[in-house]
Amino acid sequence: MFGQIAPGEALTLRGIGREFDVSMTPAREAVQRLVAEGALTMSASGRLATPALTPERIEELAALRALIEVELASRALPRAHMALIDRLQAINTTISEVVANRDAVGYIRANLEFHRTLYLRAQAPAMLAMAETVWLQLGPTMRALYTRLRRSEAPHYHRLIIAALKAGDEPGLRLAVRSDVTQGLKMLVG
Amino acid sequence: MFGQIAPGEALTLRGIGREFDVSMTPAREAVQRLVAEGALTMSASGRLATPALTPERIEELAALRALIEVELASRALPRAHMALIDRLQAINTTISEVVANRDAVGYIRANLEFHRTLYLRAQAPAMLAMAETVWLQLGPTMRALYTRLRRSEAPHYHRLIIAALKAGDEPGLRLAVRSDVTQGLKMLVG
DNA sequence: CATCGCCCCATGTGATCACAAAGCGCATTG
DNA sequence: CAATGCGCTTTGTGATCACATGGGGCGATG
Repeated sequence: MFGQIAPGEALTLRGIGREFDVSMTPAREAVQRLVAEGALTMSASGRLATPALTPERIEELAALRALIEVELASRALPRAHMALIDRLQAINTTISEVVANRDAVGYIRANLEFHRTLYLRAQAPAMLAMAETVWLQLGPTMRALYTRLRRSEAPHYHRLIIAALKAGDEPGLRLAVRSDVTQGLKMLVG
Repeated sequence: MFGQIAPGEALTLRGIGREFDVSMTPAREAVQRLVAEGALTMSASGRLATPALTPERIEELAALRALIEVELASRALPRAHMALIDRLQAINTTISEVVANRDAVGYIRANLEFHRTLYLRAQAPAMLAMAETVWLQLGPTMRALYTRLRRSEAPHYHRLIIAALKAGDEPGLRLAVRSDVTQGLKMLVG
């Protein structure tokens, strides 16, 4: 999910087993889960690899993120109070620091934490799980994305999200979330 | 997905293995997949059961269906041609027959085939996979639903969907799909 | 008769083994 | 020197086994 594995990278059950010091059986089960969620691909012969997404699929996943996350944000809005907003601002500060350090994995992790923190307030576990499944599928690709945008951009849309939360502005929140989610992925498709 | 298993029904790995004449290993892997997709629950001790959904979760899943399937229908609309509409009408005929026979599983299966047939035209495999994941989670619950509505109702909203497809009426299509998806599940929540 | 507690059985987990297939490298040949 | 074919090695699959744990049924007790 955090882009620690490059797109197209191959994995082996025995290798995973060695890495985590277990036998093939638990490695197989974990891998089966990830394949079911689309986070890993399995060739007809059973070879395992991280998926290299086509532009069409990236567009689809971005559209799914927009659909689901806008809804989650909208449901979180009435429940958002000051403690939540403070927490989101703290995460934003972390993001800025991480960006300064050129830490791609840290960036992705902190960015997703921002979103997850907001969406947890929606009290919609099934929707959140769906969103996280999409994040998982995009993980390896995100890495490629955030190494491409080299400028140390502060989380602009995150500030818009916080402002909309403070103002109780639902249309503004929906727009800000949609923009934040779509923004980065657009440049990978184009 | 088709409601052949009642909500809350328990399953065992050895039982599944016997049923399909394989050992525990493939049964475990299949079950792991289904647990990952939310189609089965696993207690802390590892006991397997079909989930008994709370009203809140049903509402969530219905909202997800509405979000995703409206988008899929909308994407399918420009690609819909007469052969597709004919096929949808044929499925509708099947549904009417199945309803007359009080065949709940057949009803669910045919109903989902109607939706899948339409959504396949959207050329959006990731979205379709998401929708099917939701169907899977709702499967056992759907059965409870369609045994509850006892009247031999013809697929009303399906006809609206077909009409909107013929007319190229996108807002009408979105509304018809949302209504069809929400209609039944509403009565389970209330 | 109801309730509580205990024990046995059934259940999931992880390891290991045998096997088939696929991929890769190397040697051979044109 | 390049292309091709063969064989070894590595990979995933499925079965089986030993084990720990938890649940349900049965009996004892109030």
